[in-house]
Amino acid sequence: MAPATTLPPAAIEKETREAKITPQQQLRTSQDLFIRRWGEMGATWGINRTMAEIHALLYITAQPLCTDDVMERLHISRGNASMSLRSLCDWGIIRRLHKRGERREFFESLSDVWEIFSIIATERKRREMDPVLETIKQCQTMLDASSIGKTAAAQESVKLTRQRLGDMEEFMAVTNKVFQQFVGNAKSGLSRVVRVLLKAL
Amino acid sequence: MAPATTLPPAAIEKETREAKITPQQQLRTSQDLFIRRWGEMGATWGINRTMAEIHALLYITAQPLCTDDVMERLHISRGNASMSLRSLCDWGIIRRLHKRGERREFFESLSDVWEIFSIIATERKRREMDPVLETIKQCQTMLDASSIGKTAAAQESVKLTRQRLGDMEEFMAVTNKVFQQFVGNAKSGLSRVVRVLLKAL
DNA sequence: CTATACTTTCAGTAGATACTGAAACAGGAG
DNA sequence: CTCCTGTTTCAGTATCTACTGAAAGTATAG
Repeated sequence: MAPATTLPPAAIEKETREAKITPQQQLRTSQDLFIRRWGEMGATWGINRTMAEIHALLYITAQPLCTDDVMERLHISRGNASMSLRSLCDWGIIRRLHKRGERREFFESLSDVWEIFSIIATERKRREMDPVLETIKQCQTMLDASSIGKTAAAQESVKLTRQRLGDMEEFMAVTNKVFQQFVGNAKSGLSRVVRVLLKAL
Repeated sequence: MAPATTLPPAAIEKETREAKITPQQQLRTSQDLFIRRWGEMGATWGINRTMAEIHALLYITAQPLCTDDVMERLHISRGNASMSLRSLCDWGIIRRLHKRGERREFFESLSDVWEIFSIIATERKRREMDPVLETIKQCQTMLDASSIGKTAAAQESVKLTRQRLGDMEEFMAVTNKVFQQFVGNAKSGLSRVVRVLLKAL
């Protein structure tokens, strides 16, 4: 068990400098550091820590690993590894891989960061932004003069709420549009949007 | 207590159509629907549901409310309301407000959606992206030839990891830059970036 | 000063989420 | 068929997060 997974970054660096460690260990320490931070970030973004760590591991090693490799490296149970790997495959940011003459299944991360980001962002938009936009429209319908009555529609409180709903709708619509462009053509390398931006600004 | 807060959207709509309800109730139902969805979205984005709901309430009513208003409307305890309101003030997306001749404190949401978004995004970037970028640089340092040795640095596994670190760093650096432009001048209305994009695409 | 009106804090608890480990399952080899 | 290797499922449990409610704190009025 690598102490790296429990020590703060500063301590790891210190250890690396002072102790006599093999290059192999140093590579591993570097990878562990990345994995841990990535996991922490995932946790605050609604992706669970372990899943984020598994993905980080597959990404950073850039080599196909089997379930046991993952279990051992991250100190998690078989059940957890199995479920999380499946879930990552469902998202589409890692892939199953059969090796010739091997019965075990291996897993590898997509290599293109832009593609990974694009997949995650698209899925989140679909699951979280779209329903909100739909709800806003529903709210607006409920406050239409035809629904709530002419007199009521003229009330200050109703007008204020309608204004806010409208502002939010506009914001989300524009965001969606930008976003669509941002990820729509993000396969392999910088997207068109980013290129436009970097030139224009 | 409004049943609206526990029924699914479809049921609310149905109820609205069929029952005889006052415009005041209908306004409230519409607001509750928005508040609930907003809370759900917040939950999957690492902001807790209640905080998101409080903000949604202040935003959608577009009127200053006091602690008791919030407690009553969202059915939460005084303690919870107090802590969450403070936290929202700390974020800067709602403001304390003293009314003449009132001892109670009132709260109101910022009205500009772009500004709200900009504040949230900037804070999250600072707390979550920046540390990752720093970690990546630290990881790279550990794999420099000067640190790990010339022979080791030439190893395939080390080269692969360095490549991945580099790709990720580039991605995050570009994202940061775009982001900076996106929120840097987002005060009041569409930012320059969005205007550039909408024109260019 | 005390009384009143309101706010904040925090220990304890409820509820949600993630994880384990063992049992069931799948399928290829003999 | 059975044995073996590897995978998935899921009930039970550990862990973490959010929430309550009551007590302590703060400030203004009288």
